[in-house]
Amino acid sequence: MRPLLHPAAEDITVEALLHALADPVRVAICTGLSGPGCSLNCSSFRDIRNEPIPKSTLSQHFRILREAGLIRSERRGVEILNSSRFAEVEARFPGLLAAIVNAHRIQLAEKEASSKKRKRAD
Amino acid sequence: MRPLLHPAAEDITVEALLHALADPVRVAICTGLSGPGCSLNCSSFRDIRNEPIPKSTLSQHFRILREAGLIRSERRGVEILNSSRFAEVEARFPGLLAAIVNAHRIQLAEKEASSKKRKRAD
DNA sequence: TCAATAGTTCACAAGTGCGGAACAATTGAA
DNA sequence: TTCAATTGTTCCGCACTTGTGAACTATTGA
Repeated sequence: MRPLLHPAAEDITVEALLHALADPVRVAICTGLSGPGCSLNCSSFRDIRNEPIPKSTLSQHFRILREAGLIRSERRGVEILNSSRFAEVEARFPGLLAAIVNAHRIQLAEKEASSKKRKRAD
Repeated sequence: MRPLLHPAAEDITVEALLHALADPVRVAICTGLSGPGCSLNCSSFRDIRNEPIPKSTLSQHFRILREAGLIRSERRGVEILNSSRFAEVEARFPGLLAAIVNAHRIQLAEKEASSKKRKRAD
């Protein structure tokens, strides 16, 4: 089993960040890790969607976030604790994460509003 | 030949935007179209990289930008004029485009600075 | 009608992503 | 020590995407 790879802060690229954050599951993981000092294991996010996410898929999502430089993953006994590297990313690319997370938040709010409206119409 | 598809402003998704902007060529196209009232045909961007981009590839890039809602493409005689829809995107997702374009700008500046440093070392 | 020009579409090879099955690492209990 | 339980990773097959040359379409002007 190869060791967990983390890019240095200066090797983080915009392409990798955007690719990582173009997926709603991964954005949800990031917002879940955005609390101060927040550290969660992978399987905490198994039910972040309506359907449970297979653990191999979840593992890939975490790898992509990790190698993009968005999270740091450390073994703690039998599990792996994940924490955000948002401060480092913010230092390099100011405003980027906030804008993306905010955009996803807006989209989610609109989706919920429209589904509520649909319900009223029924 | 199917007509050029443009999503309505309210159907623009963050996923499609980030996916579109995760590619350096497409970001370069967007910055090239960012001038006020700017309207350019596709082949203007053939040499935006060091190597010329094949026109079929360029066509795909424009399709992805178009269907993400980032640009509007209209036939004008034999060519297709592309203009930005940044204002619409900005209205829906404030600060998103600016942050992304700015991040790419920062990364480019760093890359140029480090190549200059490498040159000095030779 | 024909040639020139600008893009699109098609087809194929190479790459990427999802998800089930098997594997690996760690812990705690017998 | 050994074994089972738990947590993730890796492997692999399949579907989907991407880049590119070749063929095609649309438009204009001669």
